[in-house]
Amino acid sequence: MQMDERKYRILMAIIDDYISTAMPVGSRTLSKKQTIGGLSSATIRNEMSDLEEMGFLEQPHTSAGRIPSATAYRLYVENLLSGSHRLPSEEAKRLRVHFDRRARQVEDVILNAAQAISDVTRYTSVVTAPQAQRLHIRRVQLVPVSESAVLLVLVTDIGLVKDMMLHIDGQLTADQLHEISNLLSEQLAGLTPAAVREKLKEISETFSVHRQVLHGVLEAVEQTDRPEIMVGGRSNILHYPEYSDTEKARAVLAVLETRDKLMQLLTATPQMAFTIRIGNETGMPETSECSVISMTYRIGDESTGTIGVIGPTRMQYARVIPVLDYMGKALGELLREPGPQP
Amino acid sequence: MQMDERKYRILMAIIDDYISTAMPVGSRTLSKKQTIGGLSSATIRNEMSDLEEMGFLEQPHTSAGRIPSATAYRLYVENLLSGSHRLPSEEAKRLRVHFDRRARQVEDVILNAAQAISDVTRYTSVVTAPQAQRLHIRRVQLVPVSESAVLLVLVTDIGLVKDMMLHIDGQLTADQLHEISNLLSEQLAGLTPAAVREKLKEISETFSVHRQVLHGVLEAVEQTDRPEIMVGGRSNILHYPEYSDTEKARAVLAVLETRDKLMQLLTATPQMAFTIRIGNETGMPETSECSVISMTYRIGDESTGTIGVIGPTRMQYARVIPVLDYMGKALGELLREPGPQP
DNA sequence: ATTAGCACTCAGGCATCGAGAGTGCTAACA
DNA sequence: TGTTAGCACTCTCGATGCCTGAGTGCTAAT
Repeated sequence: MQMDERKYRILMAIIDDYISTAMPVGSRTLSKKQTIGGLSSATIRNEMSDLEEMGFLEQPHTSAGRIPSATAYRLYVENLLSGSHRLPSEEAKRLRVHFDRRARQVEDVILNAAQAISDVTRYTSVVTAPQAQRLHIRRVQLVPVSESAVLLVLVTDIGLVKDMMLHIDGQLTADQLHEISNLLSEQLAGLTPAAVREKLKEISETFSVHRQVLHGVLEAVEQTDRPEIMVGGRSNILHYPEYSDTEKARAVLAVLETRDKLMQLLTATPQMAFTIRIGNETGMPETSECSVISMTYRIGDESTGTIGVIGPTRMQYARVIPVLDYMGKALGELLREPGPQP
Repeated sequence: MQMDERKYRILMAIIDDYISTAMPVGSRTLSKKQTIGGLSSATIRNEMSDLEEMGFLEQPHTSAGRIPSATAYRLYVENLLSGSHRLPSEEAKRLRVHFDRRARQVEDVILNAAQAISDVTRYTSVVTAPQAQRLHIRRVQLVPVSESAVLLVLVTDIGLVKDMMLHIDGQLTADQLHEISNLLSEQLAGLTPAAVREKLKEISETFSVHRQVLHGVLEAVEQTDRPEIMVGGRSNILHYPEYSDTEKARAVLAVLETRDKLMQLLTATPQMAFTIRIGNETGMPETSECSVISMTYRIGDESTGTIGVIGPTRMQYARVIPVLDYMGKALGELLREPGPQP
């Protein structure tokens, strides 16, 4: 059997219909649509039957309409991806409303982005904070807090901030801490995590810096590998009839609460614009009836983060992709300059 | 009609039964329990009928059993609160497992706490970061980041850290920033938010500090009023049959996504150990079938946060209260000393 | 005051039935 | 040879009715 132009058109029409109604699509319904162009229901039935044999359609039971298979969605999105991802300016406006110009912390920006995406798409969205591909420390600062406590602040090139409270033996004055800060900043500027480890060893031999401080720096550096993740619109998942079974919904929500699983869902192939996982491709039983669209956003050449949307397999791929595309670019720009724009 | 000892015992037995089964309780079921002590079902029926008249019981329909009314729960919890809140040591152990000794940021501690509570209780839990009753700034630090960007770090007495990226006109060296940091820290130490505002005005006249920095400090101070909120176990809500209607579940989950509503639910009367809101007492239509137990935890005398649990009205109050009690104390201690314990 | 007994009510499970939507197949048609 | 009309068949879904079990309220007896 061969896929011809007409079969393809019919398949796409079925997918479109099913995405918006969540109801099996019948031949008569389809024949009435003008997109197909005056084919009788009988003809369509024949074509559908072929498409089913080819693995693109499924029948929940005899005498129901057909629903698209995962393979069909695959074909569908493959086609979408080859097109343009222009976001209608109206939607763009709606997205922009969510940006808080005054956001002064990366986390705020990330959270806003997640909420914006989920508000506009009505799906659940996930956004990770940017992660440097190669770490560049811009500044290490020790802040005096109390007799025995010191706050360690680490700022990276992309403006990512990690702070960590440290306990140290013996009191240090603000000025001493400042000096150490300058020393560490100078020594560690622009190093990779592995290099930092080496350098710290070296420093501990050459200079007298508190052991706890060096430990702290190392830990903070390592934490840069675990970027913050924000989830928006968790409740959206419950909008869709495929999750009217609470147990299914619970399982999906539970995934969203587990950092590791969430990361697993999100991992995007960085060289590709979009990674789309449909149904079982998500690799987790809990999400076998979900699709995940994720994409890598870039800040300069040095660091990347991920944004994604999770929803039922019959997701409105065509709407979500431009939203992510737009948002990814917006995030890249917004985060390029650390801090708020004037 | 008067509430006598027997009526009360029967009412409590009904509540206990309903809490664990979520099914209307009938007279025969009840008469078989030994807690009631060999009363015939007929007698119990009479008593139940009285209790219904008094407003403590409700009948979903004739010939169903009775379910407790909000008033009944009120009575029930009032009684609970007067007792002791000892947590069985076994549960305490389960809670403790969740504490990460290495947590070095207030937010981590808070998040762990929320997850611990929801894991142990199987309800959704909410924990706010501590909020100073009177703000005490311990240190203001400006960290050089780039030519035009400076990171402002604010540390309060209780080790709460706020950081904020600022853009400033004109470059400042690390040393200059350090000096300004010292100046600001000295001037602002131990002031209330109102006083900070005054003082900043004064400083801007006396010393030459960048306008943007002063603005930033003010904003950071004001943000201390909006403590971080962490939610744990959102998916737990879907365990309970009262939310097998997805729309109801969605509404509750949506509340958990709205900071303001969440705050409204949580506001606890600080002088009381526990605040319990049952059904409509939550003051929101979305949560009219929920109960919220919240409690204020204290860190020293100066600052307080809130921990709470949200679940169906037939919540296992007797189990949740000791958990919160324990957790509140644990948090108070854990957060007393800024930073990790040695 | 308590209880046994009885009539009554109602939700929920189960089978039945008809309507509606949809299919597959065949035969006629262009 | 591809398309279509027609028809028999299948299956779901909602409505209907029946039955059972759980539960109640009331009354009369203890």
